[in-house]
Amino acid sequence: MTVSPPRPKGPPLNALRAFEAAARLNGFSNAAEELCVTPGAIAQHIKSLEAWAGSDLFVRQSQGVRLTPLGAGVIEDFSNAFDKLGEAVQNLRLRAAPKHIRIAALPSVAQLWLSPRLPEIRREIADITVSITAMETAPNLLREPYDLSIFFEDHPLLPEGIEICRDSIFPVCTAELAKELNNPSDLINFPLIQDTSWSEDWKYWTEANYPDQKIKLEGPVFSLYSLALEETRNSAGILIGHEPLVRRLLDLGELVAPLPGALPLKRSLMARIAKPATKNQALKKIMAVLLGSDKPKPQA
Amino acid sequence: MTVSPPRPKGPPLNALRAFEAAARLNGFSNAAEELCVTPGAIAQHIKSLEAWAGSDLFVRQSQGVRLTPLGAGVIEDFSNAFDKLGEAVQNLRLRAAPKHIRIAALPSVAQLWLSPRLPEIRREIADITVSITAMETAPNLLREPYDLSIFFEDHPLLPEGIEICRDSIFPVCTAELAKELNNPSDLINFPLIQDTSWSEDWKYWTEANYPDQKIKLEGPVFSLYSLALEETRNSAGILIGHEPLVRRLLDLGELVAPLPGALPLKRSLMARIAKPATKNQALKKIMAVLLGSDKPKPQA
DNA sequence: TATTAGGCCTAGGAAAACTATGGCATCATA
DNA sequence: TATGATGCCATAGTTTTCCTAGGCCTAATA
Repeated sequence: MTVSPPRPKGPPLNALRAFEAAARLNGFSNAAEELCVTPGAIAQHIKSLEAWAGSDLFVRQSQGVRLTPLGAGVIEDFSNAFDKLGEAVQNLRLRAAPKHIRIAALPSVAQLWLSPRLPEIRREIADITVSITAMETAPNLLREPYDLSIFFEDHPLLPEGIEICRDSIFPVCTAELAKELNNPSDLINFPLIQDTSWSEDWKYWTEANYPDQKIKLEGPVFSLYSLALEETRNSAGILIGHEPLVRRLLDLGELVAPLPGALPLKRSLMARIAKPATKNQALKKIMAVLLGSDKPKPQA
Repeated sequence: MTVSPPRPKGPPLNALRAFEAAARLNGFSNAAEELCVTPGAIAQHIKSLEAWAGSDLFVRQSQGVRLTPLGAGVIEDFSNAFDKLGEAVQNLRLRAAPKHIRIAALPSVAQLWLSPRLPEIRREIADITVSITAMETAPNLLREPYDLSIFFEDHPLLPEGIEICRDSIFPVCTAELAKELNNPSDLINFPLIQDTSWSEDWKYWTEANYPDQKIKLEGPVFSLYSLALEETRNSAGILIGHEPLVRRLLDLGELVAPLPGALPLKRSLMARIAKPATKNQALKKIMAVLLGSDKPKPQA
């Protein structure tokens, strides 16, 4: 029954954002990563918010946290509110610089698929700036400042996003090596190059095409697909190639596909457009170029 | 056409809030007041946001600011987003402490109308805490941490909020002074007490009831109605009384209304409930007490 | 029994936010 | 034409907030 003089303040906005991220991503560490801070910072924000509210939002367990009923009861509102806010920010950014389009893509996609298409974009669309940011995981387009994301995505039950092209895998190497590679059993004689993030590729491909064939699934491993590709061009071995990423070198004749049997994966190169960007003229043109440019030449 | 390494960050949340407030309230100074900071702080926030976006949001004029087309184009999104966020915070606060109800009211209302009703609330509703914050202007219940606001509001075209009772004005004084006050012309012999924020009251009342009567519209002025009322009880003069605020002293017999002619104003004491609080049990009971307590004894 | 993953705490330092002050331009008033 | 009031800007200095670092704890895993 107090009659307090100063207008009481709400909680700090940053604490709310930390709470929302921690709840959505299921842990302080994940939230910390998204917000580019240390987990300790998240813990402090959330503690201050809990102090403000007067009760706990998370149950701390030895490994990970769990929302309390109170936390679970309010998180949806916060997520929606921050989505709206993120959308408003996206809208502001895009309206302020409608000729500046920001694209987020997997490093390999940025370098091997997107980069070769930039000259055409520049040619087609005058007076435009395109920024490309390479990252391992797709950004949340409701929150992060990108207009377009291009990533490989496993096929969901219900299609969403814009499919650019289906992913499929098959071995590739230089013409030089291909001469000594006449049937699958010859693979045993070469280093089999692979990418860390797609370490099952060789297994999938051999199982699908030559289930009886035993193949040593060892060889150089690269964390950057473009490095793996470069090594392959240096005849360092046979790479398990992803069609959208190797097509250009095949077309140029710098690499060949020595063995038949391309394996289509339940995964595609997908584009997603931030909602406020859907009406942007520059982006529409970019999409037209990117989608038009993709006339797959089936391999195998 | 850059390929930048670190994930670019969005703008600081506090800058967004400053922008939203400045746009909504039409000026940096007003925003500063709402956010309890100096205008300079707002100016800096907005400048940083403009720097982030790369273009101006406000046109600075010698007296006041005006939104640029860009600013005008995005402000609605921001306002909606912050409304949502405010609602989420309200919801959190209320769920965290469902037995703690916060009421905002005009100082005079808090002291003269609300305060006498608190004992009944305490009696009716066990286990509850009521905080009352007195303020001159009604809080934005979507943003500020109150569950209920009680203020005088002029009648709008379309009714909104919950009407507690109509405001009407008429002179009041002690029985002692009333003896010497038998007709309106006697008013000239007494100091006419008034409140700063309702400085037209005496004029309205005399014009409505005794248009031919000339009255000296001068006398002690108080910025707190409860002070004016206290002085009236000390027989310092005649107060132009607001029915909801003086009724109790009339009922107690400590003051009387010496002259006929209560003037109903196009204004009522109105309650407003924050949206997340509408479902709160404690608040429902409080509203029942407050509305039930008001059985006006018409004066004349 | 190590190891790891995830979170907590505290101290100290970095960054952000805010205040204070002086200045300028416009408008209304005297 | 002074004069004051309003409203914003710029800068410097201060306060507050935020963040990191590093040590500690617990439970699950190998």
